[in-house]
Formats: sequence, structure tokens, C-alpha cells
Amino acid sequence: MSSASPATDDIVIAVEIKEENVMEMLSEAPDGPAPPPPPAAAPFPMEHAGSAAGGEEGAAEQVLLHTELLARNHHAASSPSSSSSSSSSSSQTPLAFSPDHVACVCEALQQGGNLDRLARFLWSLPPSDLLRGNESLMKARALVAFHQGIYAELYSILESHNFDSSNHPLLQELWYKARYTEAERARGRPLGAVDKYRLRRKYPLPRTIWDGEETVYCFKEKSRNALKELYKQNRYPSPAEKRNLAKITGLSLTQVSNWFKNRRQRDRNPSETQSKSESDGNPSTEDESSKGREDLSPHPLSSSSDGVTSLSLPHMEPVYMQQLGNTKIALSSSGVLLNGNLMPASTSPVFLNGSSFLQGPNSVILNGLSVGTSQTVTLNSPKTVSSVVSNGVSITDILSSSSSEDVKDFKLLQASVPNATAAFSPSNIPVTFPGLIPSSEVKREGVETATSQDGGSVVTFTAPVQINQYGIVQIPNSGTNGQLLNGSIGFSSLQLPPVSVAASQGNVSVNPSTSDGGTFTTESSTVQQGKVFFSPLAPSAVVYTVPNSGQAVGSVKQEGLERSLVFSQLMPVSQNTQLNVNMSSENISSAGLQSLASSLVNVTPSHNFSLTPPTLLNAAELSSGVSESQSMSSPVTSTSTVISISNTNYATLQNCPLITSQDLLSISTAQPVLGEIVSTSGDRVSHPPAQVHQDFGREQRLVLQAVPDVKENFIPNSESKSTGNLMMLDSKSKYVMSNMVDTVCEELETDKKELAKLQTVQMDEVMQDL
DNA sequence: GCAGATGATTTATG
DNA sequence: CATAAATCATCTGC
Repeated sequence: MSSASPATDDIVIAVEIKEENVMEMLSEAPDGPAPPPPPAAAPFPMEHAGSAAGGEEGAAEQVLLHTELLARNHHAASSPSSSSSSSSSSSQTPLAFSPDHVACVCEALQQGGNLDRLARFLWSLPPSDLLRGNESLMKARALVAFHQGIYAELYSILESHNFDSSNHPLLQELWYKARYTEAERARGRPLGAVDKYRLRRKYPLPRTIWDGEETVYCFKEKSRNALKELYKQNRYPSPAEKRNLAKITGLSLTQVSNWFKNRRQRDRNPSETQSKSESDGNPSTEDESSKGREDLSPHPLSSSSDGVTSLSLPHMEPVYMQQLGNTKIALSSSGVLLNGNLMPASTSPVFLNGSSFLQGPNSVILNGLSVGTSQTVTLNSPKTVSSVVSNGVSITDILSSSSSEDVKDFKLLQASVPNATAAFSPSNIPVTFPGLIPSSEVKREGVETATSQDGGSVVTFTAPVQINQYGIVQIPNSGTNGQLLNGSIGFSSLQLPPVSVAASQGNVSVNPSTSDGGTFTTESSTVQQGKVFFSPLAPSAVVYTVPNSGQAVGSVKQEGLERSLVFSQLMPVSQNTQLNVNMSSENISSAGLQSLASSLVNVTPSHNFSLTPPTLLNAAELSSGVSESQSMSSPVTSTSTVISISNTNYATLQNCPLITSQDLLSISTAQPVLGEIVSTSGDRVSHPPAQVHQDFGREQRLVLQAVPDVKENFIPNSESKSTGNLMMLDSKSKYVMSNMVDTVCEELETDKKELAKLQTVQMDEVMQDL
């Protein structure tokens, strides 16, 4: 399997080309000279290493020649002059080519459809352990067995070798066709669809040629779940949403559309009487229906402004928002969607979706659908060790009962049941909710009571953070606070692998999580305080961190310009804060990272870069720098204040350093953000800001705010760009960067100096204010 | 682009 | 194996 490489493909092509020549040669000069006999001592004299430019072609040619001759020898049952010392009948027939070459020939012949020749070729091959595990060879053998009707052998081959997933479709087809053919022969008549279905049930695919993914009506189970989830959100998805869904599920746009149409039809049609709950839905109130139906029974919050909650996120765009205080929280998800949206476990990130709030040192609120812009949800008071709100349902009881400081395992579970998605389990005792899939977990380590530290950090979204269908995280406006702030964070449609985020006491670690939903294993735990680590494959992960130290006011600013992120930290130099960023070039180029941090940035093995404030590094710079493997590092020079640049396309998340122990900076938005996120009757969940402040008075606050102007500008821009040029990811390609990216980067480059200057000025101003 | 009707296939049950 | 139910695809009309 690993042998399959681009180089191999080239060889295959060469073989295919040469095959014709060989045929001609054979037909014209059947008695042509045989290939030089391979030395017995060197079974594989033609290793790639030794072959020069023309060597490969020559090798392939020789392989075929040799093969043909061997085959002839076989059929002739005689060994003509046979310059080759090898007797065809001898089991010791040495190989004149490497397994790779054999594989190439097999592939070439398979693709050429010449199964007879392939059969002869295989027949000519000596029994060799070296070739036994060769996938191409095994596949060829399976093909030949099928072609020749030797089904028993076919089944044996398929069952005895673990084939690469790329070969599964073909081999599965062989498996079933063989079964069908056998049955038809036995029955003497063609099989019907039902007959075939029964055969499929009777002879399930062996795991050697099947990934184990359950399928129902041709649709993968996870795809169906994704469809259902979106359907609950919106029965009439927009084209963009459909595209996203198609991308997520791997289905075609037509299939997605058909599914929704059929689903609506089913729901509409009362005659069916089948799925009772579903159809009764009120078409008009689709929003509500989305939550209410099916599984969502227990979510009071759902009654809010749903229509707006379009949270179709492009599938691999993980967004982690996390606050660190005195707690260490790690989010690791695969297939976890906060907010009731289900994502395939294998690829899905954690989403804070819709109008989600995340606040409080120890609390996590997921899916605050009904939270209004100005509403603040606070489940966490200093006394509450940890609380989790999922879909507006607080499960604090469960958690708090088990209490205290020892909350070590915090699991985020996702289930077909849209309800609870998060659970804290104290003392390493996992708490799970029915229907939850324990494929992902969030671990929380070293949690201490909020009171223990001199002020935990608080992340406050004064308005719902919305991730729209374009993958844009929108942080609603929080009004006029002196501090400024931010607009929306935009993430272009990037397909990014899931990441894990762990944070503690000023430490943030972003680690890639296994795509299959592995649990988060914490490097973060080993992370030293004051350090921020981003490891590769954390594409559009956003981590808001606030250094825990009570004295120092830290701020993290993130600005998203198209696919740019700006991390700015205002951390006291004394902390020796380090920011380690490990990102793949893809990630960086696609999600440019800008750092204004006054901290040390360490370079990573693959791509290292560091930024010194107020240097502004735009996406173009980063990508180029990374690609060149340049590394820079600069020591922290001073505490700096970061000011969000109110560039139209910038979105910033900024920590409000101004907040002192008793100050409450949470600013509620006076105006509905985006006109979409409107506070509804979600009051149940919301707490007056004042109260929140009381709870967290001493704590540092991270206020994410949106500047109306910025937002207004941002949305249209991001929308048009993302849909038009940015990351149009089709179902096939994982990373497709449009030219727009380059263009944007270039623009950024040109404006870099200007922006930097502006920023510097603003920083000075802020410093004065402070 | 959607609704409705309908066909074909898949799945479940006896 | 027959049958019903569930699901997906296709066609038509609006």
C-alpha cells in the first residue's frame, strides 16, 4: 500500500506505454532475445535505485518481455533454450523484477482490461513471500479469479488480505458480483433487486475490503445524521448550505436536494402516519420545529431566534473558543458539534454554534440558541466549579453534585440525540448521557475552584457568536465600550482537521486531534504556563486565552481578515510568555496568522515564524515565510496593548485589559448584530450582566465585541468572497485555494505597513488611556 | 427551486 | 419467498 506513490504511477504509465511496444515486439519477433537472466544471487537486480532515466522503462519492458516468455514457457510446457536459468516449473524461479515492478505491471494490465494477459503474468510469477503481501498483486489475483470464475479463490483472497480503502469499491463489487453470479447460475434465472439484497445480507462484505461504515440506502449513516441535523435547523437549506452539506456528507448536491425534498414530502404527508413526531411540524415555524422535533425534546432554549441560526459550518472548520482561567480545559473533538449540530465524528470539529456563549472560568455553554445579543449567560459563579450548558439546558446539577476541584474529565459527547452534548465528569469518572457517543472527549485537568486563583479569566460573548454557513464566526456587536472592539471573525471555508485545545493557567495548547475522534491527550498538560502552543493541523482554530495571572492583564486579539487571524497578546513580559505556533503551510497560507503578541514566538520544526509587535504579519508573509521554512524569533520587548484595527474586513477579539477587579466590562449590544441575531425570549438562560459581573468581578474579562461597521462590511465581503473565490471546496478536493487567496494576500502585503502604522498609533492611544 | 406523483431499490418482517 | 415499509431518484407542472 505504501508502495503506491506518484513515482509508481509514472512507472505504470511507462509500463502502459511500453506494453504496446512489447506487444509489437512480441508479435514481430517472437523469437527475440530473452532478457538477460537474472543472477540467482540477486533476485531483484532491478531495484529502482539503480535505474537511471531510461532504466525504468527498460525495466518495465523487460518485465513484460520476461513475463511473456515465462508465460509461454508455461504453456509450452517446455523450456526452449531458455537463456534464463530459471525453469518455469521450478519453484525457485528467481524474480527478474522487484515487487514494485510486479505491482506496476499488474496495475497496468488491470487498467488495460487485459485480464488474460494478467492471468498469464500472474501465472508466471514465482511463489514468493516478497510478493505475497503485494496489494496490487493480490488485487490482480482477485480480478483474475473473478474473471475466470474461480469464486472460491476470489473470496479467499478478499478475506485474507487487508486491502487499502482505495481498492474497496472495486473489490466490493467483485465480491457482490461473484455472489450474484453464483446465485444466478444456481438458480438459472436473473436475480431481482430483492434477491441481490438478500445475497448482500447473506454474504456481508469482509472487513478486509470494507471500512465498516454503516450505510443505509446507500447513504452513510453519518451522512444521514448530518442531513437530519441540518433539517432540524432548516428545512429549506440555502444552496450554500446544501453545498456544504454535500461536501460534508460526500453526497452530490442533487442527492442532498432530493433528500430534503423527500424528507419534506414525508413530513408533509400525514397519510404516512409513520414517524409521528416529524411531520406535525409547523412548516411556518421551521425554526422552532427544528429544535422541537425528534430528539430535541428537552431544550427550552430552542424557542429563540432560530431562523437565524444557520450554522451550517463547512465541515472541517473547527472553531474552538475557549477561555482559560485557572482551569485547564481541553477540547478535543471529532464529531462534536456544540449547538445541536451533528457532525461526522471522523471529521468534525467542535463547534460553538449559532448563538453560543462561552463564559466563565469553568463553565461552558453550548448552543445558546435563544440567547439574545445582549443577553449574557452565566452559569458559572466562582462557587460553581464547573457547569455546562448544552442547548440551553444546564447540567450543572449533575456536575456540581460531583463537585469540586477534581473535575478532571470533561467529556463532550455527541450523539444522534441532539440534546446534551457535554458532560463533566469529576474525579475521572465519566459522566455520559444516553445516546452520547463517547468518541470525543474534552478533558479538564487540574481544575480548581474559581476562588482559588486570584481571578480567573472570563471569556464573555456579549452577543451570540454565530457561525454562519460560510464558516464565518460572527461575534456580535457589544456596543460601545471603550475598549473597542471587534467585529467578526471570519473563517473562510477551509477544510480543516479537528483540533484539540487545551488551556490552563495561561497555557494554551492546540493540538490536532485524530480524525477518528481520538481523545485528547494532553500535551497541554505538559505545557508550561505562559506558553501557547499551536500545533499543526489546527487550521481555523481560534483560541482565546487570557493569561491567568491575576496581575497581568492579558489580552488576546484575533483578527480575521479573510483567512487571516491575528493573535495579539498583551501579556506581561515577566511571564516569559511564549507562543509556539506550529502550523502546516496549508494552514498558514489559508488561515494566515497575524500576531501582535508581545511575546516570544517559537518556531516549529516544519514552519516557524515569530512576530514582533507591532509588526503585522499578513497572510502573505506568513505563507511565504513558512514555505521557505524561515524562522524568526523575537524576545518580548514590552507589554503592549493591542488595539483592534478597525479595518473593514478585520475582526478582532480583544481582551479588555481595563477591567479591574471590580470593573465589569461586559458590554451588551444595544443593537442586534447582523440583524439576524436578535434576542428573543431566551431570557431563561440569560442573566443580567450585572449579575455576571458580580460573579466575575475580580476576574479578567475577555470581551468579544463586534464593531457594527466592521461587521456590516465584513459580512458582505466575506460572503461574496468566500462563496465566490475563496475556498470553494468541492466534495473531492480537500484543499482548494483559489487565486483570490493570493490576491488577498498581496493586498495585505501592500497594506501591511500602513496597517502596522495605524496599529502602532492606536496602541499608543490605548496605552495612554490605560 | 419546489411540490406532487411515481418508479426503483433497499430494508424489515413474517 | 412474499409482502410491506422505507428510502432515494426521476419526471412533471408550477
